Amino acid sequence: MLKSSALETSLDDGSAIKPSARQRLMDASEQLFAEHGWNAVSIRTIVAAAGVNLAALHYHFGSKEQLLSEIFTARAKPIALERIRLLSEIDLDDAPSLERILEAFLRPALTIGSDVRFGGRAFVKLRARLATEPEAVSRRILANAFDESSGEFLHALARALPEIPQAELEWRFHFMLGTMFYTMADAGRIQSLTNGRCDPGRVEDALAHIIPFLAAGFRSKPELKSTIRSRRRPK
Amino acid sequence: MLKSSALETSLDDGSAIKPSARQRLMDASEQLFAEHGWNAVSIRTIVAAAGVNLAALHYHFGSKEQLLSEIFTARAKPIALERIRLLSEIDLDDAPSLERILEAFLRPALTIGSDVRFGGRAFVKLRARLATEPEAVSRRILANAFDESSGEFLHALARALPEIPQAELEWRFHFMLGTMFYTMADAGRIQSLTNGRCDPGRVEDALAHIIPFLAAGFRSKPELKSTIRSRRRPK
DNA sequence: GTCTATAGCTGGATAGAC
DNA sequence: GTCTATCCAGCTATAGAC
Repeated sequence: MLKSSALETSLDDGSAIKPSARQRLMDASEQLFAEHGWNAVSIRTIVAAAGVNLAALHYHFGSKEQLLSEIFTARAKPIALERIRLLSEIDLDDAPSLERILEAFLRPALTIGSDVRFGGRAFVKLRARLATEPEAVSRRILANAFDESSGEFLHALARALPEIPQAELEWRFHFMLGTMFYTMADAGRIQSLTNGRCDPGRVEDALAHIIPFLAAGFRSKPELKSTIRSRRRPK
Repeated sequence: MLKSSALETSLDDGSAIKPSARQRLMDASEQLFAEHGWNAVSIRTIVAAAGVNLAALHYHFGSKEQLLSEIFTARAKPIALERIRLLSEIDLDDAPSLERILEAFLRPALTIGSDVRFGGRAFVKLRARLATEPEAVSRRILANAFDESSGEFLHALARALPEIPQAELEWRFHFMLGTMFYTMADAGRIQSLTNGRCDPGRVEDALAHIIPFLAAGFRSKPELKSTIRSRRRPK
């Protein structure tokens, strides 16, 4: 039986390496989880895609859940670090730029791994999937990875927008997460509605549109919301 | 063995009815799918929650997938109809109100079923889950149910915002979907970041915040995006 | 129409040879 | 560390009594 060599990858210097079984498993499962979701992918599918044996997965990772967890922590840390790095370049005390803060938050999340040959984009999708799952496991993993940097950004936004009440800012942060995750998920909805004209998969395009949109939302004065008439009595 | 009567529901007139097995199955599965996702819930769990037999599910629905499909079509149509109804109340030719259009789109999606005793909120979550799944089946179901009304709203937005280019409008519509779905998913992320102060589950609160936020984003002049500097060369 | 029983698979995980 | 062979729990779906 021929072993799969489809997962070999070539580096910038032109040399070709055969990734370790462990690495091939992480790459293949990241891809598959992103595409089909956590529960929909069996480890048998994963080992077939990685060209390794069933037992190898358990040897290297112990369990399917542990595999997901290791993928996630490996990818999440660079994102959080890059966010903090970009944020630190912005002087918050002196005319902080809302747009720059938003870009520091969004760009690492959207672009991470886009310059590696295999599996890069997959993690972006995978993370978006996990973010909308109310399941406890995925939620805990996410919280551990991103709570700290998110807290710092909420703080930075408060400095950049001193006139916006904290509660309002938290709602808007939530809305930002929604637009970010939905863009990352690349669920294909807007492509089908616009015959492909609008494509969230084009990252630079997405960033160029999302930042002004969110900035305007963040800056809007809360008083304006009195124009909304409640059509049903709140319960 | 005692049959479960926990799913009985009482109507406004005070009478108590025992829903049919078919209805109990739909209610229970809607709830469970929303909470744990499509693949994570077995039909054994569903029938146990509904207090019926395993075979009853297949008798009434034929298959698990058909059950999901029936739940979805039953709930989606009222949402689309209510959207269109609210939209028709707005005179688009004469000073169309952006906020009213947004409310007509968002309110039915967020509140549908909130006035029934059981299972109402569940569908909101379920729909948000399906919306972020790239899986073909869920995508097709969603497209069939909502493509038409979404198209009408894109058109209405174009009328209300004649100075915004169509391509820009499509991006912003995509961003609106993201904030809407993430609010509907109620993934708990913002609650944990803010110690529960911000809660997307409070629908009227959510609407009061989301509409001004989105309206500001929709109205912002596209020229402003030149303030964003691309930090990496587009590929 | 409602139930019990079970067929027929596929899932994650492991034992033990090499 | 890598493989084959296998365990067995859990799944969807159906057959057939009542």
